[in-house]
Amino acid sequence: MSEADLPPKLDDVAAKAGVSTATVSRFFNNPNVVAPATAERIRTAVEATGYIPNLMAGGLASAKSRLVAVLIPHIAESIFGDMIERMVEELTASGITVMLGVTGTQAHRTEELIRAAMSRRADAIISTGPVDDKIRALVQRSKIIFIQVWELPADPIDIAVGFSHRDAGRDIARFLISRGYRRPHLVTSDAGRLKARSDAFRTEWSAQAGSTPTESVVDMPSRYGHARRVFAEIKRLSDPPDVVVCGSDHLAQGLIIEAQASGFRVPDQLGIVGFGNASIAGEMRPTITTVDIDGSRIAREAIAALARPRAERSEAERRIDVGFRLIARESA
Amino acid sequence: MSEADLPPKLDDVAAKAGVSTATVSRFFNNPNVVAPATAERIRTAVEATGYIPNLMAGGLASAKSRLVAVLIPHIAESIFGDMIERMVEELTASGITVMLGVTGTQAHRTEELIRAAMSRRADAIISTGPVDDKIRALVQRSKIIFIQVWELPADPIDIAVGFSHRDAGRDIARFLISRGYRRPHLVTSDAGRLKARSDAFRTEWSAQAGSTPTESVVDMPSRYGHARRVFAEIKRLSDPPDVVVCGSDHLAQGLIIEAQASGFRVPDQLGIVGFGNASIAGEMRPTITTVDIDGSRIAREAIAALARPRAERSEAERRIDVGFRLIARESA
DNA sequence: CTGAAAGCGCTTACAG
DNA sequence: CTGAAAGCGCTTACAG
Repeated sequence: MSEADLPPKLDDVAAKAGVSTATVSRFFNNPNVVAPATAERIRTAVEATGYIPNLMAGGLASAKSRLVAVLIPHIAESIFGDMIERMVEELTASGITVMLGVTGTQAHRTEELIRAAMSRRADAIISTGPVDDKIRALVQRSKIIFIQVWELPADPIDIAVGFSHRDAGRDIARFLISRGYRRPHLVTSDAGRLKARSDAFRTEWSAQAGSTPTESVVDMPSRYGHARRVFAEIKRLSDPPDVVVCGSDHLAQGLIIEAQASGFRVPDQLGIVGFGNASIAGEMRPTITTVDIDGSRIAREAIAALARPRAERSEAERRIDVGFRLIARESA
Repeated sequence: MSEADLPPKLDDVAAKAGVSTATVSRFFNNPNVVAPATAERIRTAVEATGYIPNLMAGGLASAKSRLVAVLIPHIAESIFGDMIERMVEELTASGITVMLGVTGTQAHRTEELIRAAMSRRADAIISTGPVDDKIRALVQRSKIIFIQVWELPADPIDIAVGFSHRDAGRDIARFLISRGYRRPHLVTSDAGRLKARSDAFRTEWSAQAGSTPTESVVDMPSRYGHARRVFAEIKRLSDPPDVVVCGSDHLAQGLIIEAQASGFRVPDQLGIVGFGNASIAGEMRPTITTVDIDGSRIAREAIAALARPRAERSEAERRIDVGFRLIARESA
């Protein structure tokens, strides 16, 4: 320690093991080509020196960063919580470092984060946010792999791993009709995926039931905090709904709590549907009827996509549909 | 694009602007030393080439990574959710890249993540997890800044930004006594911060009220999922409690829901106390009495600590107490 | 305020 | 299976 305060480098390990730096480098990056006896000497030298590779240097030399950026709108109360957790675990287990970016709802922050990822020469960006033309151009000019998750646009920038929000909205409508509901209230949004689901729900509902759902508009589907306002709006309706379709399980939970606090019985007097199958959905009283998205599968598919060079990618590999599954529980 | 598929580098910008690479480098890292006219030419060249700096090269040359690792046990339903969100936002706004590590409850994963952060030559590690001697040795051997947040150990490895869990536990006990509660039930843990709070609560309670709280033990304080089991345990008690002290607001919420589902009125028949002042605490029905920890402040203090070189750090700057604040709401 | 040049700590053809 | 050497794309004293 006292002889050299500087952290040990590859040279130090090589010297101690009596080999060249090239061999030590191979020991770390391509171990099966180094002779067992040599490997053993290197291992000992690494141990003795406390060597920790410098991945900035390694990445620069090899033009591979082993870094993946994950971009999400929020951390707390996020509908993506479970998926992100899986993703980070799977990436980390594969020896990949995760760069986390919180985009909020502003597009310019997304762009800044994408630039930051590019500055680090990230191998890929996994993003849950919407993309505009500026982002599309920025990404396509580079060689970074851009993976859009949780949605399935007609023309992904690069790769998309998700499901059809239109189909999900339609299926929720069919399910509620089959359960005998008559007057749905939709908690929807001005744009994005929630809007896509709501639009499809409305279309299907009109076609099947011949009526139009009432609506509340929120900016963020997942925020529990919208529950009070939305419930107040519902109570003011002249023709009150018999079921509320929410954009997330957290909001569904909030509405159940509000409804119960006002003396309503769920689902007897008011049905409530969530989205995402967060862990709370199965634990709430009543348990929440929702749509399950396989976050683990999305994470695994996204990681698998990283391994495929852009050139070798088939059209089917650019749009990976993981589907969804309606889970009928107690709340509707 | 067709002439050179490779991404532009500093040389390309320098050539186009008619200056040396050194000057372009200064333009990015120390802009006030370059002449306005020169800066303008460089700006134009950067624009024209679409240059994005390579931070692996920059970091290697400058021995500064501008990378900070943030280590947390979980993402979903985390008691640290709000603090982490603040932290990531503040770090990103300072131009620092955040490397996210999910440690779970296993010590070996924490160690692996610390090694990964060191491999990237992270400037600092901000961690919420417990540290053992192995981790302490690993960190102290390096020059990385290690910031323990959300706790205030007597001898921090490097820097701690947090509060006294003992004081918090004691104050909760005093508060409940002042409210007239007689039979508290403690949801505690085998180790860590929750145990520290529980121990202090028990000590204070015994001293003031002369009795001993009943207890349930959980592994993760924050999991909503523990609520059913804990509530079942409470119902089996021969001498049922009049208040339950939880390790998190999520668990408190879960218990309120369970209690209400069993027909108990909260707080009339059973008081419930949370911890952390998550956003749900103020939105739940009834609103949750809890302890507020200023996550933004922890984030800011941690970031400020990054700026202070180790040598210049006073003893007071090594243990930064952000305190806590008991918030009396409806649930107890 | 600016440039020439050395150096950061690795990886990887190439040759043996 | 291993080594010598060039190169990855930047930064930073040093000199002017």
